[in-house]
Amino acid sequence: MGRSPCCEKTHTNKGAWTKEEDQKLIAYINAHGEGCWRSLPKAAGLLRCGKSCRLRWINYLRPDLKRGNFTEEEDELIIKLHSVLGNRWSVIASRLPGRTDNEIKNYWNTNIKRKLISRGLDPQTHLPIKADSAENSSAVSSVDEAGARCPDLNLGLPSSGSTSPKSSTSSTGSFFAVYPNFHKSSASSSWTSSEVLLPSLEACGTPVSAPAARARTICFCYHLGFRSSETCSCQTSSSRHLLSLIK
DNA sequence: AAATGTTACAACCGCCGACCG
DNA sequence: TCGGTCGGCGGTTGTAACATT
Repeated sequence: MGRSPCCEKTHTNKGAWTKEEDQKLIAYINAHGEGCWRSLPKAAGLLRCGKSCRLRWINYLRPDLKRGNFTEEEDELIIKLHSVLGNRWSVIASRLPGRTDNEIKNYWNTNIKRKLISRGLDPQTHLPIKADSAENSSAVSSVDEAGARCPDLNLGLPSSGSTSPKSSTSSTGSFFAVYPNFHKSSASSSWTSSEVLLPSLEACGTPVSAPAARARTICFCYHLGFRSSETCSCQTSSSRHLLSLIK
């Protein structure tokens, strides 16, 4: 008994959307708003599955989408965000108004990857590309070691040994491969972009009592500009959160 | 001009977490 | 607490458009 399909596979169209289908979808959403995607196709008179409608609307038909080429500023922002967040395209997209996760993902795979490689950087780790693989394995072990030494830093992210088939490169791995010595200076109260890119983890070398650590845990998303109403769902210094940091 | 290779991107697939009864 | 449903996510695929031979 497998999972039930998201929609009835028979009697649904697949492939490219026609103008007529687009118009039906736009008209329906303009009239009724984004409601239940599962029931929307039938209500809108579309022979599509709900997921397909949602994707079409979010990635292509939404009125607030910015079409056209990415600017140099957007490029650099994507690179910076990716170096911190890994392949969390939806989070990255939330920082680029008018851009969708799918668009950014495609742009990354077709353009930015190549750009980084031409700069001599590994697109996954953002580290200089080295010929010998020993460098990579040491980067990975430092990630694991950092995670082991600072369990609070793994918060909610799949570990490098995650069983999830989804994340062949874990976000945690990407993050710590870039920032093996991550910490936040207690002297300053906010993050600058250079701090975001140049942290160090030495603080984790010294044991901190759990209550004290929690008391001094800050929300990394918050400092990146995410808020609870957006991508940051932490209410307090919850250990479930994406990347809380020891100050 | 035709064949072949490459690129760009829309769309699909399967999985996961949140939510609800 | 549990199981089902749904929305959302990231990885992957399909294919049209363009470039090269």
